[in-house]
Amino acid sequence: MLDVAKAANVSVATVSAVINGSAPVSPELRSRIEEAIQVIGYKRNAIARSLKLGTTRTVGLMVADITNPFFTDVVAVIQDVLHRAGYAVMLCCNDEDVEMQDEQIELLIDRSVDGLIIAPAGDDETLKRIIAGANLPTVLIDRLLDGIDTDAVVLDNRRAVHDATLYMLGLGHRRIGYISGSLETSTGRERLAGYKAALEAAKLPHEDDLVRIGNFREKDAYKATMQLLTSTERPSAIFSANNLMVIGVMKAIRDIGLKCPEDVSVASFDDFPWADVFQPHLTTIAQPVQAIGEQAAQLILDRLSGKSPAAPRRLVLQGRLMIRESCRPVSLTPRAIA
Amino acid sequence: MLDVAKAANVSVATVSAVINGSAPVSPELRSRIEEAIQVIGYKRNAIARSLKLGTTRTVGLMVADITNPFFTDVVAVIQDVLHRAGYAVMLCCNDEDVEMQDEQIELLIDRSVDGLIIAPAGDDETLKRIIAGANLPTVLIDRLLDGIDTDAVVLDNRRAVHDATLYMLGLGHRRIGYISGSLETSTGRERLAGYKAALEAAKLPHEDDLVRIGNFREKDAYKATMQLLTSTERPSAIFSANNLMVIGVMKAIRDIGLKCPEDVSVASFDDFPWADVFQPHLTTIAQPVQAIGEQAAQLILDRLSGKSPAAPRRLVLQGRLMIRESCRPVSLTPRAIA
DNA sequence: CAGCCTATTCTAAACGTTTCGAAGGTGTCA
DNA sequence: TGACACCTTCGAAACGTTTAGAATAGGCTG
Repeated sequence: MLDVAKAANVSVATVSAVINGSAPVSPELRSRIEEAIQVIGYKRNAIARSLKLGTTRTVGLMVADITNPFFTDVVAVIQDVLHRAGYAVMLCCNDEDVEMQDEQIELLIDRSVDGLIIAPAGDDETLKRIIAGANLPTVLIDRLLDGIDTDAVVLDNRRAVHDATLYMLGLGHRRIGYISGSLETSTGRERLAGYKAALEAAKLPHEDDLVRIGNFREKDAYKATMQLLTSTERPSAIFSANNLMVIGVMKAIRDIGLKCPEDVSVASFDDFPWADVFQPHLTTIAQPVQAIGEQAAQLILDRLSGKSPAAPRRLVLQGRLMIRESCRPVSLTPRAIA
Repeated sequence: MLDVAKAANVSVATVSAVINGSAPVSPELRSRIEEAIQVIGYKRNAIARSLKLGTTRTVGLMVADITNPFFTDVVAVIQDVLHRAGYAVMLCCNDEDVEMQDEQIELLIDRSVDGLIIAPAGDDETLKRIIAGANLPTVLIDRLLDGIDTDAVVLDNRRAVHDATLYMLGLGHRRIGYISGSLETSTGRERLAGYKAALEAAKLPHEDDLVRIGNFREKDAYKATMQLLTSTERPSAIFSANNLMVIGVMKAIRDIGLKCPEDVSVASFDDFPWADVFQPHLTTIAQPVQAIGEQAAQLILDRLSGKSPAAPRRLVLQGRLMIRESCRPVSLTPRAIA
């Protein structure tokens, strides 16, 4: 910038004024400066600018698992919206690991991001302290954090699972296995609550051994399903609390020599683009990923531009039950013990 | 930092020395300073540091489509390795859009990233000019750029598709449809070349109307497959040049009332975690995503630490043909015209 | 023509670090 | 005791911007 100023024979203040349009500059100087910028090929240094302005036009985005297509879709739209608004996105993922999560958040804050969008891996005290301490515009997506009162966009998890469970119950299933996500997360807890509520509404006793923790990961879900299927009273249906886990569920069913839906009905949280072309066509709960991403981005943008009301805004979206072919009436499930 | 210096009654230079361990400091002052840091809760400002040092410890990562599980997997490991090395990752994706790609790269460079890892959407002149002009450590992944001579890690695409085609040929297929990716990308071109080479080796005439462009996207692949399947001489097998497109291929097969593999054999580039549990079990070419990510990250890390040789390093990995059940001998394909 | 107002331009401080070279203190040796 | 070296600490400049306020020039008014 100093070079430009010299070349155009003006002060840096004037150069800054034409670049930012922050002050009136005579046409003559303006064109001289613009030419000098062209000739020199000058690019304003964003770091220096950030230092002075105290803003980086960058938002930190942390999700638990970028390998999960649900998060991927959401990240893609957030990234898109934010870019259009001139913001860069700094991405972190932590493999559902709480320790790494703390590090990553620190790293983002250290880089002076202007805001944070987070899908937390777990309800960690350290994390909450860090977030509170950072005092940055923050929006939580997918998962809430007890005691952290910020903007957020989440799904009505309880209701979605409640409805799905009701659907399976309606098919006559009485022993429905439930592969749960980590109960450290609000989604893990809410989804399980939906399942239990539906059982209760149907006046079925809650049986602890029908619920197994799969931690939202394929491997753990595989093991959990194995246990479920080799137990004395095998369930006639299984619900998986997310997309990654349902792969593990299906693998376990296959490895144990059973078939879905003939022997076991299966339904899952999160939809797949290929769900109605590969068999069995999975019955799922589809999340409005586009809307989640857009609204999260908008929430942080509003907050950053000071347009938001002081009170945190909490958006709750509804899932959609996609009934396909992986669940059958229990009467058509010959080997079922239900 | 000034506050810390005052509190400990020393100069900022000394504070900086203990924080960075860049100069010897007496035990007494050191402990006094460390205490002051604790008390004040001081965090060094990375922006100011970057300004002085001319380095941000951030690398820009741009992939064509973060919704594509292949890229997702690679991004996840790159992110992981880089984080361990103390680098942050700034992520961009451009939906295979060349214009947006230019913008995004500019945005990354504008943020003063220390290096760039790119899977370019297309062989765009502007992009190449920008990259060359930025004069940053750069590593290309998955796709090369004509005339840009940097570190890179890619797959031996030609050979992988060549082998897969040979496999289908071995099953007796003579009319193999090919849904190609964008020929603006090196992968698009190389994969197609592998297909053609295999046909040639089998002394089969090359027929232009067996090759359709699907641009690596599901929708385009769907249309392309529709054309292929409604043509007068329907192919008995179809190869899809990536994972997203094979969904489109399968949807078209379904919508036209055919079955895979009974009526049409299908194989595809890129593997899926669910490929051997949902039907038909797809025959695919698996890429070593872990290795690609690790090596790309290592390449940029070496370059950033000046450990690399001056000459660019080009790593070529091999794909693996995962033979499953979506391809059958042509003799078992009753309705085939082949 | 002095005085004043406006429009434009400039000077200089500030953002929070790092680091070079200087300064001060202590110890050793002739 | 003076010269010298070494070790620790410090002052101040520099990185590249933005911006408040001062300065300058020109035009207008009384």
